[in-house]
Amino acid sequence: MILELDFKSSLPVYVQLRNEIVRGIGSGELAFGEQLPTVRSLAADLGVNAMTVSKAYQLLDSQGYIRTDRRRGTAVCARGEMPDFLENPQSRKELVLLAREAALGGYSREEFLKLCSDAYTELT
Amino acid sequence: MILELDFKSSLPVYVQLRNEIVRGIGSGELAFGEQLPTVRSLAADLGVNAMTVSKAYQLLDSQGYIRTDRRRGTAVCARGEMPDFLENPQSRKELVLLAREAALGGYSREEFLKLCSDAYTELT
Amino acid sequence: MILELDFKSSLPVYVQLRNEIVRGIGSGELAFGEQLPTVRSLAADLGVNAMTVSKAYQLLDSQGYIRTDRRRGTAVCARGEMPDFLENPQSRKELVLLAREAALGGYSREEFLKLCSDAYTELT
Amino acid sequence: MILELDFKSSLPVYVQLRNEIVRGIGSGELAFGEQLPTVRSLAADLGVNAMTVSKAYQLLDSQGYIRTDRRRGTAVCARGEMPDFLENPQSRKELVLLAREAALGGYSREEFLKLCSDAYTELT
DNA sequence: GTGGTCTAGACCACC
DNA sequence: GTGGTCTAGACCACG
Repeated sequence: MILELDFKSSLPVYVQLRNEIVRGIGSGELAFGEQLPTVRSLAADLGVNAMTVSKAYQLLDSQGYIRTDRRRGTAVCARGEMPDFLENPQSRKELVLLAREAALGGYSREEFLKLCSDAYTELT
Repeated sequence: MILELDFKSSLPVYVQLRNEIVRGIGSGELAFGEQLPTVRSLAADLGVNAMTVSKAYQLLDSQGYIRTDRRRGTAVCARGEMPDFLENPQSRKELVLLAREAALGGYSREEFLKLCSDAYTELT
Repeated sequence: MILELDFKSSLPVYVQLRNEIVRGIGSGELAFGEQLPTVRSLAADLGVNAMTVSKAYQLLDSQGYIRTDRRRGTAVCARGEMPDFLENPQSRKELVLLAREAALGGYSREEFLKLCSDAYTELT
Repeated sequence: MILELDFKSSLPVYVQLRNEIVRGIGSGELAFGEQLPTVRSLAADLGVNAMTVSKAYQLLDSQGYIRTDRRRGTAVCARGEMPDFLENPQSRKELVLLAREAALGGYSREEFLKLCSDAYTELT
């Protein structure tokens, strides 16, 4: 799968990498249970520091998206093991903030829900 | 209005402050056109440095949420002058990512849209 | 003549006022030798502090565009008494900087001179 | 390259620094894609605070002249990525004002265009 | 080692 | 009195 990183973004690279991998899992580009490349090989492919990839993996691991095994390396968790979206209040706060910005921008509830529905479907 | 800041968060304080103020405008706690406290008084209230508040104000100004008038100080913009939520692709990407996380967490489209609708109404 | 001021601009109001008056003289809306309104009346018209108008008048006076007489009030100088554009190095530096920005923006010398020529003619 | 700063000027130091760097890029003293010194080293060289240099860099970044890459630090953008000079109406207004001042100073259109041409070539 | 953030305190331009 | 600017110094996130 293709991972897009923007090195001039204010968002840390390891967070972008984490996001890209979650997107990949959600879109099916990364299958449940699929083996992920090693830290070093992915770092070499992306042209980033190995520590950056390592931090992204650790973040995904701590959130329950992937699992690291000493012997078998790193792999995407099974479908039933994915973390609950509302487990961390962070996500909810982000959603509320986005809804606020949309409402202030003149979007009605229906228009906003249309955007949300599109986002749910989107296979980008 | 009550502004909640988390000094242990990795999110910069001035960004949190910006978010809180946008939320306040959206929820009606801050009225359109309402005068905002001066940089120094708000800084004193929150127990942060004046420059931190100043950065938040400048950010909000650059995004079109508030306006600082040489004569009258800083005030919330009028309802019709609020920025368009989708003008920066950042928001859309965040929404897509949240939708992905929800889907992976087992939420159906309907359940996710329910959450979005609640967020729009602000049932936090 | 109509003086346009932008109170949310970063440019100080008294500088904007000075610029507007110079523009007025250049465009003929203010005739050479014409009497200017008093500080107080202009301040009232524009809705600004009298001190702001006073500073603008002082600036114009120091630069040689207008002349203040105790008895006759303030008036535009005669045509032959206007200050030399290159007398202060500030103007030249600004022009060079604008030329640089234009060149970097991809404008050829001819295109830039076209803009300069238009600016010279412009009766806005 | 030599950066000239006037600490007695009313123009903020970080704006002067921004202007000097744009001039440097325009004159070729700073090559397209060239690496810029770090915030701290430049601050030390100039005898100013690091935050002042940081603000200048951020300003240049927001205007599209330079780009700060998480991995490689700060560098001048490529030739084709320079911002369009006329995208902000500010520049045009400045040019019109300069033209007015020149006209009032007795410069004919031809004389003014000669000055503009010299400025384009940088015969400072 | 790099830039980003924050503080405390000071000065100044502007209104 | 207001915001904008600047300083010196500290800490932290990032790579």
